[in-house]
Amino acid sequence: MRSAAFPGKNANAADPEGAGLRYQEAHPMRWSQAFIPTLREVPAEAEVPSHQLLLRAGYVRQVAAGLYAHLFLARRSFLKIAQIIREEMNRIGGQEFYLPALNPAELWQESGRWETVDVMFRLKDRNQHDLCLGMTHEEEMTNIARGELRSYRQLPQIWYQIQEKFRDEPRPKSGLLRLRQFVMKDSYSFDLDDAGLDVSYRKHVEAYRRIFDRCGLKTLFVEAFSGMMGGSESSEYTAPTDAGEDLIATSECGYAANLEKAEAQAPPAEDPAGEALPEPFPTPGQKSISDLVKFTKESPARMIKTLDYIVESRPVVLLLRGDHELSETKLIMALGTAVFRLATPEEALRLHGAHLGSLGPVGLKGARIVADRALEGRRDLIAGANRDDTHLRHVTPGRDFAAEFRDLRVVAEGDLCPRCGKPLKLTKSVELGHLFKLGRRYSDSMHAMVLDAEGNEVPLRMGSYGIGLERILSAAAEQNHDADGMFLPPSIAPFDVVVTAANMENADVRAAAEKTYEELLAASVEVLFDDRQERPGVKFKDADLIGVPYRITLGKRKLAQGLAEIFERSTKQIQDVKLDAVTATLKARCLQ
RNA sequence: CGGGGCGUGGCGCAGCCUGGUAGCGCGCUUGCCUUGGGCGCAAGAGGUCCGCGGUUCGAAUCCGCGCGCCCCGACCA
Repeated sequence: MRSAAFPGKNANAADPEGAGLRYQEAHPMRWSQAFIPTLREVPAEAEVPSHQLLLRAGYVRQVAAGLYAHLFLARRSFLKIAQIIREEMNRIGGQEFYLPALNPAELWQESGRWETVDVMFRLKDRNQHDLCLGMTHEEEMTNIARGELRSYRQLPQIWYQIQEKFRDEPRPKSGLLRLRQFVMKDSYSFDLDDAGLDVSYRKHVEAYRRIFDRCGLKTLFVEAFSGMMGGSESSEYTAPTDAGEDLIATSECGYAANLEKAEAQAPPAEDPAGEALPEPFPTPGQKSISDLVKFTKESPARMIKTLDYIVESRPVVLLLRGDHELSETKLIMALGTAVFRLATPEEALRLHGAHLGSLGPVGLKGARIVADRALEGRRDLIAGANRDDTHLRHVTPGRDFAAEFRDLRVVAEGDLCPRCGKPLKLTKSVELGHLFKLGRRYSDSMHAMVLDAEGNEVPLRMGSYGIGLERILSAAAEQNHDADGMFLPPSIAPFDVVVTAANMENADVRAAAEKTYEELLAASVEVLFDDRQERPGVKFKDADLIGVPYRITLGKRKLAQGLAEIFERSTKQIQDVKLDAVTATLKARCLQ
């Protein structure tokens, strides 16, 4: 694959799983001339390790919130990441495109997303024409498909691009983890039917597995929420790291789901026996669940939390167990709409006849009541009485009020796995790639049809699949660093090796370093030669920082014995090698 | 959008409360010295103190209005 894309000296390297891009010709690079602006101190704005390291190692510089310049080292890594992705997309039959980032509003108006998506950058041209900067390209790809795809004979198709995406994020953050402009590999599959879509989807699942493995990342494959993309099924690859914003629920049996999607049973709560009827009791000033817990000495699992929402301008009352939290993502699924908001205190007062803190479902009129499943079958609970400073005890759902039971709550650590019943663990994680079965979502709204074998006009079945390149680099830095810096996986590191001359003033050391450098270059090893007039300590610190997997050190003492040192950054193991065996040894390791 | 923090040389910070010549460490330049883990000595260069307006004889410092960046929350293909 490498040889096809980059014919050259490496063409016959026996490396079908290759490390991605290799430069066709030797790329001489002396550190004294390279722009690698390393920083000794951590810039104050950087919080998460990957952000600190990418700044300190001279990979990137910030331009504005969520906008970063990729400097020399970052660019090299991104080219390698892109090439790995390219090879794996091509392997599953993908065809690389390149669409404009700037797009007309019309297509988005047609799909209906012009109104519903709020993180899109919009602008007008000199003729007051509405345009947007692409945050994804379903509309544009569908537009090409509907114009050109006519027959089932042309299917399936997988089209992809590696291209800039723009999002007017409410809060860019964490360095390269949440950006306003970023590079995405986005692909789109077009099939005749759902079975075909399944195949395209599974191909992507497999391609993504290979991509992230080759990039040296530890990932989880999880069930996900499809959100505003629409569609029926979605999953994602995420990289566990503390810098991640997503929480992933995992269990021993292999179940793994994004918290937005995760389902679970709450550990059972014990309710008293008996058929006591609701009975008001005074709770002066007790407004929150935690107030009530202290006041009644009952467990929060025995309370009903009442939340008022306005859903498409109608009131809906949501009920949750006292110790549970509402998932607005699940609420979207339960209600079938994302048009809702929390009711104002005034609206709640009007509906319940009581102020916030004493709201409850019993005797309530004029609102739909949706309760979380964890309340189903419970009895003798505590709820607001719809009278100020008063609650009810002995409230039993079903008997004392009617409700629809839906999954509404955020799963918590220790909840029971829906598959195996064992407790779930929660892990922070970075979303790297997302896969969506879109089905007819765009082909219906944009009328993308083909003829099937019987001559019937049928809508294309689509999938869309994204990978964030910056997140791959960031996650790699998050997962592979120590106090001294990064040790990036060799496949995505900007260089294979740094050659460090401990002392450039020493003629023998200098000559040996120059010779080693030339040899490695000739052998197509990607080598950065640290020829700077610096003290050895400075060079070692810098080499440790920038994430290059190996360092070859030439120093006068070992050189006198004809030896060089190979230092492996990730393990800090040092191996002494005869000077004339350096290239062969390294080549066996780096280009394996 | 709500809450909090911060803006002073390339980086990290002090100075602000109590107004009066803008400072420290690192980095940078030059020379000497040193050469296996950010060495030492000496001499230098480098700042619209985020911006605008106000108060004042005088503003980095006090007041007002903006802007930017970071963090928490909300939100998020």
